[in-house]
Amino acid sequence: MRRSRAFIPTIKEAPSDATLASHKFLVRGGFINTQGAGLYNFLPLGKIVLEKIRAIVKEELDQAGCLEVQLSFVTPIGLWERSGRSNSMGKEMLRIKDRHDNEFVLSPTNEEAMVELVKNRVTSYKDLPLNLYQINTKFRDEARPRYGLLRGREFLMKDGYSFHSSQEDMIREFELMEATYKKIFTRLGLDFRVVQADSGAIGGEGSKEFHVLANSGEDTLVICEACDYGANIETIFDEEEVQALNENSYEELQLKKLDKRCSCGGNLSFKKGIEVGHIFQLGTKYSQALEAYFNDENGRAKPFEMATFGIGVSRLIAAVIEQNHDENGCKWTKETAPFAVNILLSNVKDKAQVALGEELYEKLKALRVEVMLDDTKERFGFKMKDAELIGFTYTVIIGKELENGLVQIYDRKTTQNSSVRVDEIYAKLVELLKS
RNA sequence: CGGGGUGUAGCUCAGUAUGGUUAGAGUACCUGGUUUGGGACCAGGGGGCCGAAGGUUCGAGUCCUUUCACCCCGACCA
Repeated sequence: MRRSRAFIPTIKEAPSDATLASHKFLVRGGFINTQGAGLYNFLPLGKIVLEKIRAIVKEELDQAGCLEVQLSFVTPIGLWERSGRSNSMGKEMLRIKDRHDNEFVLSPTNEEAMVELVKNRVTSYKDLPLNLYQINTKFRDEARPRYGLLRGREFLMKDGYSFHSSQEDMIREFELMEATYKKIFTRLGLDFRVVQADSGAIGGEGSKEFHVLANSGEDTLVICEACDYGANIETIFDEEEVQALNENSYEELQLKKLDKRCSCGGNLSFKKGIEVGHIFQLGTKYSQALEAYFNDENGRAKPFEMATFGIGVSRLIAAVIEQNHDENGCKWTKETAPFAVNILLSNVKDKAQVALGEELYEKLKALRVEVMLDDTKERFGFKMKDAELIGFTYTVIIGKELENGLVQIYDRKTTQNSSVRVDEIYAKLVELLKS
């Protein structure tokens, strides 16, 4: 893509309400813009990143045998009345009426719809297990949306639901999904932890959350420094203690912390996390409530054993930035960067610079490398600041050193410049992109 | 949902206390020129129903009423 033809409205000043790095840089970098409270538009750059994350999620789930579907976003109120959630979810569900005065809900989640879909279509144990998922818009009318993409009202979420003939098989799938989620977050380049979460009536290890470790996270976790044990503090401490921890007044809880040394003997410590995934053993809660049965080997009707799996796709965009940025802007991870290479022409009036830039641009495009050619008339400093803000993995600087047969590669992660001879730049880039 | 606050140019904000020429600055944008390795400089220019509706007044960005939107703290958040 040529920068001169792109729609990337970067701005120097952050919106006044943005407190988090991800919110500031995503708006300043022209990835998203605010449409209303908790509502965001995705501009070309934001859309590219969103689709990259979506693709990775889909690829890994499909590898694990999950099947993608897409349920309607607008759902009749009756669906929610049958499960009782029309009342229990209250104002979080946005209700609308059509021209006939019939009431509808913008889906905040899809357990009911998914059970209805499977009910009476899957009727035999022979057709189980089944794991269906979708990556679709959700709407939750939060009392107080904030933190940019981290807590919006409309957001993109992957929600999956599995159906089984036995609890053992459901637990097998649950473990498979835990492993799959780890693959997904690892591919995205995130530093994350799997922690035990509050599992309510189900008990045991029926609920696990995936948290990206970042100081701006809304949840507090206890994690072991030696093994991979971790838990949301909601599962360990009572309400008052959770409150104290969330207010960062850790001191008086240090004693308790020592008492609760990890079973492996390692030290436990507190960390902040952003919840980006949640897997949950549902059992027969929804299948029973919605009378969704299958016939077992003996021809007896039994409710499906179910589990549910969620990933906050649009929230992940913000999580990547919360964990990977500096004072100048975004540092996308390898798999999330909207463009791998940015070719910066220091002075577009210099014909030699333009010629080399164009040549390199065409060669990289031929290799299907995601490459941006900054062919705008701006000055060097302006273009560098823009490149850092947007967060291209590598920026090739074609400038005054060209006279000496040199160009520079700026590595966004390390912020280091290194000189490369012009006749070696292409090979060098190919090598960098491979690793 | 409780408490507090803000709506004026694309963005960040003055101006409102005490009503009074043609509503301002910075930045962004357009034109011309200079400049070209870290968000340049000079000159000129376009852009506002001062959130909306009603009211008081000779006169309202400023006062009154209503309303909408947005933000902050808290509660809530499978």
